[in-house]
Amino acid sequence: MHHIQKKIGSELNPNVSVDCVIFGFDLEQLTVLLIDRGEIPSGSGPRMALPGNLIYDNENLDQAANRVLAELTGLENIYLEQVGAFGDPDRIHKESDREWLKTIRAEPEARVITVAYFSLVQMADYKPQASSFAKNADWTPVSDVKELAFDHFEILQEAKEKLKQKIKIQPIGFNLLPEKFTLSQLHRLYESILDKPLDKRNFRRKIQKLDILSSLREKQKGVPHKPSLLYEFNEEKYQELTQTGFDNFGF
Amino acid sequence: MHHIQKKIGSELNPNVSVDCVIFGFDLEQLTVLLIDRGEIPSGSGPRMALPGNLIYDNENLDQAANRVLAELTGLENIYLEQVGAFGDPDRIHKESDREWLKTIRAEPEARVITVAYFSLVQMADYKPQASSFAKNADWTPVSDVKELAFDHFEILQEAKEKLKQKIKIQPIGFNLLPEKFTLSQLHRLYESILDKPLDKRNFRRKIQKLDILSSLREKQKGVPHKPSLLYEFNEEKYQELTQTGFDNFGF
DNA sequence: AGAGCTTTGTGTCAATTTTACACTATGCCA
DNA sequence: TGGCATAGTGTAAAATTGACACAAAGCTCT
Repeated sequence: MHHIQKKIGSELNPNVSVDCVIFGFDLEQLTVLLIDRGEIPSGSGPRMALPGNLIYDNENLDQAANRVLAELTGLENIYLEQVGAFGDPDRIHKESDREWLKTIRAEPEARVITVAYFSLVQMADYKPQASSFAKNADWTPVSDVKELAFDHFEILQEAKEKLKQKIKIQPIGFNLLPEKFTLSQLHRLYESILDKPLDKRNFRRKIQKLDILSSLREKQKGVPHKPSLLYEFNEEKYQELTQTGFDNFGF
Repeated sequence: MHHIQKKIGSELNPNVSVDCVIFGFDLEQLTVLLIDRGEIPSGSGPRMALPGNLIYDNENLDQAANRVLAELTGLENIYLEQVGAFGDPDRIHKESDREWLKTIRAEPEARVITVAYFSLVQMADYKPQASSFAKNADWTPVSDVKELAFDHFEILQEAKEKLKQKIKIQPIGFNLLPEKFTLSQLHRLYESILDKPLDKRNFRRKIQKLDILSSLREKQKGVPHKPSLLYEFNEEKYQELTQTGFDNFGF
């Protein structure tokens, strides 16, 4: 797999962690990468959690988030954005969470504040597998998530909200799609992020008017219906667009 | 003045602080409350900084921000919103900042991450005066700020950006104005936050169509020109508006 | 080979919103 | 009373939005 650089001469900061909300899109709905902490010894509690870890004293927050992301998925240079800091003193009120921390932290009782990030990845780039800090990791449809460890459910809600706001302003959704995609896939992506239906013709009209897509002379293959044309996101045209003071997609 | 409750049995967390970007509006332009750290002994460096302090282990981040705000201004129940977490390991690279920390912190060399908040206050509610952690505090026009201690200038920029985004979506600007205000004042407020001119007639039409202002049967007094009608923000009507799924002011 | 299934892809019209723009009214002041 | 400064007001053209339905393409099954 990948080689994660050991931080030489650096110490874990017992008071600050980062947690990553890693979004994917399975061409049907928005998904999130959760780790399974395995059987909780005493009593019950959510098994699933967001990937996260303490930061090192010599890395900045963005670096820490990238590191956690890379440690879990092996992916680098991924779209990452800060959601915010979370840190109720009673964050760790579930007995199951306390138990778990004892198994992975040197100072399990420390007051920790966590800085949450959300990232957008192309699901095809990462097939979940067990890793150092998860018995298992899996893509779960966001709408199926009902509870998570610590305050991770709240973090997920805020990350969704931030993504919603952001996608209205910048075309970051392309980070969730494969290089080549169809307008219908883009359409479903926007619907699942904004959590509301969008008229097909109006959506296509609007997205095409932006003129940030390159139409490829290529069609879908092997689908049991009329094949769709494939498109690519055109970074250069998007840059031109933003240079002219554009800041709103208006969905 | 005001009585700040002592946190009994709580400890300062040497690794986490909050900093507050306290915005005001002098009816001309957006201002920010900065503290003057006084003469820097060795060498030169920015004297001004955002108010902030370490958090206590038994308070959450919002509480810490409210506390810092109250300690500085005596104001409570103020509009506060998190900007995000900042924490480069080399945040404290200026010699002047290092010197200053030695005078106020038990562990001046600790790696600190700070959680930034912005708040909106009515300038009339607070007349700056010296306080425990500032030789002096003063309202400064935001556009005049050129440098600040630590990474505070960067924090200010992000706070401005966040305010800009937020005011497009929610009518939080009223927090910066006195109870009774004129449409021209509101107009100038929006212009100074969005940092661009807005057509007077179009602005008035749009804001009035929202129907969240109550016109008072009262005029400005003592102005050397045609006096303006005064208005109040109407909280109830705004609540009705948001209930109907409204989420965009479209400026 | 043909019928049926599934999804793609397309245009128009009405309603609404946005933009650009200039003059009169009111009250203070000298 | 004249001058100054800001308040307050309407309209027309252009752009955008929202609602809406049907033919085309390729696959599958028989």
